[in-house]
Amino acid sequence: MGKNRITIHDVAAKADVAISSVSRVLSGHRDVSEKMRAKVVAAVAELGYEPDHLAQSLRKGATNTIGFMIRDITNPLFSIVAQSAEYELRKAGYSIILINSHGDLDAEKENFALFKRRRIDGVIASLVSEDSPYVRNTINELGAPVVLLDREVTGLNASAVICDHAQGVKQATADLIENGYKRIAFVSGRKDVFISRNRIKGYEQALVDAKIKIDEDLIRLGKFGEEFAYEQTKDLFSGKNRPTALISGGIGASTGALRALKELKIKPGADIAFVALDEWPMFDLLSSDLSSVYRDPEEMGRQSAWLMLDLIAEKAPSQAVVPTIYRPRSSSKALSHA
Amino acid sequence: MGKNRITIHDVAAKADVAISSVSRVLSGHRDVSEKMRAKVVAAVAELGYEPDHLAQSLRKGATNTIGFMIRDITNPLFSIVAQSAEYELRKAGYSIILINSHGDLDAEKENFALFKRRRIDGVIASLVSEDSPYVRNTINELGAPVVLLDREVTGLNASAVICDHAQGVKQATADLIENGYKRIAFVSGRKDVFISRNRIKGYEQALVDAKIKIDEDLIRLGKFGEEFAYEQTKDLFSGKNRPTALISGGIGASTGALRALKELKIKPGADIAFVALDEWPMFDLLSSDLSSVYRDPEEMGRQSAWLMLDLIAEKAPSQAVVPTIYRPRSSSKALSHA
DNA sequence: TATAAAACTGGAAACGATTCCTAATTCTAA
DNA sequence: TTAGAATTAGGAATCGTTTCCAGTTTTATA
Repeated sequence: MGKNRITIHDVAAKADVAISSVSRVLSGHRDVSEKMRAKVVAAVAELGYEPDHLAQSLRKGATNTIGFMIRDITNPLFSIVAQSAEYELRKAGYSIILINSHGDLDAEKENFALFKRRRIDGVIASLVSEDSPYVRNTINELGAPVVLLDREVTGLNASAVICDHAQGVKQATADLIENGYKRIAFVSGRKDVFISRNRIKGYEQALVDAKIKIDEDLIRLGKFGEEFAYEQTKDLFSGKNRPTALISGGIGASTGALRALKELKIKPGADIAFVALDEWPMFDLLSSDLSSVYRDPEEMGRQSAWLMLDLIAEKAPSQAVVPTIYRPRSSSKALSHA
Repeated sequence: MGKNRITIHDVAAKADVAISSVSRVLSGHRDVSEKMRAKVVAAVAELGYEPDHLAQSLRKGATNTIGFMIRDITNPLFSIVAQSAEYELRKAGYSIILINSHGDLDAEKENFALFKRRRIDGVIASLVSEDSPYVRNTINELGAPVVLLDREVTGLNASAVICDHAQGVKQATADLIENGYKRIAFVSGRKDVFISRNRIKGYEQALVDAKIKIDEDLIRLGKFGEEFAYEQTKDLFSGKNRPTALISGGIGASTGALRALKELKIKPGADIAFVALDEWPMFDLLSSDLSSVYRDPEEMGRQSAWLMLDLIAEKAPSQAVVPTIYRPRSSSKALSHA
């Protein structure tokens, strides 16, 4: 049922004009007589005609579609970024094709190929890794503009939304130090991406400023996701010479860390100090009032959309910086600390 | 840069054959000689040719694209459903165009129009409302199969993933009654959609079975989202003759309810009994051990994808039922209850 | 060896729009 | 009134594929 799609030919026939004229009326071309416009508009209305986006894309060479690739749409931060970007791009007439990379490099590669075949007009992506040699090639061969989320790929013709993690983490670390903590552990994801390097930078700066020696054993970088942080937290707090404070980077890591602490019966904000990097929905309903370093995911989404639209308009690549805000709450000051 | 897209013509020229032959080799047509296949494959490899999805779609009349429309991708339940559906559909060669309706009927309407223009092969949607007169028309005029999430639209040529809310809610309510509660409040979203009706059904059945009179004042149905539940919870627990237990339906509602309780300094699991319908990430890290009625969002995503693939294969519409599971935890038994 | 069937290939017509080119019409000014 | 410019409208090419059709070659059968 419904095989009878109405095409521009039907409209032309009904209005008794050429299809080129119909196209001209619909695209608002100026060389059209009033009479012609009226005839066509009437026919369009009567038939309920809507132009076929597919045929338009093929002819015009633009699909008005943006590929959006992230590690995990299930991550509340990413889902807000995606929603906000979609909202903004839609206003400009673009739709979004959403793909998960599941943090897998091969999947990421394949996704780029898919985007290319589908002739998307641009890609917004949070890459699995930024160092890998294939990235440059893939992105350059894509033949479409790219906006990266929280990644720095130098010498590439791409824009990026960068968060100033260092600043917020530095503030948080400094506050912990101020409150008397010296053994501050740091658990987060892969060390070869900008976000982790940048966070560690803030952490180390605060320690250096306070003339506290950096203890590499307290820094645990490895993989994104819950699992890794869970294990590392267990390890950190099971041995002797335990940390007195913990900073966890990313929502996955925070989840893993909190779960480990719960199992160890260590209460953040009472037994140790705790700062989460990034917030998530219902953050305020957790067992204790957790301090955080916050960044606005909606802003990230908006910025990524705008950068993309700029690139499509053939402007030069650029970067947008989103600030981070340290939000101290009671967990920055545990009652009993060493 | 990169204007030089490689087409089937280039391959044909390089291999010195007709473009129709190239197409046949690539689509695995059986009437192709080994020699021909070798020539074409070599040329394809040498040029790095990839077929243009757009042109294929136009010609074949199928875009291999599914529209996915939900109220709010930010909702963790929906985001898992989306991810799981995407994963499953992708295996079958389909991509997903993701759109938010923001719970707005007009936006929903416009989204259907967009899907139609883009000639998607099918739509998976969680509708804002199922009663509205436009639904039937829009869906029928779409000219593509539809799978509804948790909605019942009778007499429509659409499949649906239905959750058996009644069963889980009935169990939960019965357990509360067993634990001595009689004044059990129920806060949830719009009453004109299946999910709410079905939940209320379970709630009322349990009360009827226990011969407890249904108090309409304890049932608060109105809007999805945090705000409404927050207000209703405040109202319920501020007046005289307060409820002794609360069931909140949906993640938004649970958030609103928990926030209201926190402000009122009423501790779920201690001062009142509490059951949340649906779980969300970090559910177990909340202040108290909350009971829940759980349903598997990944299963919902998978089922919706399969139903869609069935419809595309021209099978008859059908329904998939996803069970709900009551998971009693300590919040079902508050220490001090009336 | 003749003949029918099967295997293979190339040419051309779609799919549904946009846009360039050209011809016809209208308008302006001499 | 008429040349020339400015509007306006139609025809045809094009975007990059698939697929139908017809023609040619090969293979199988009698």
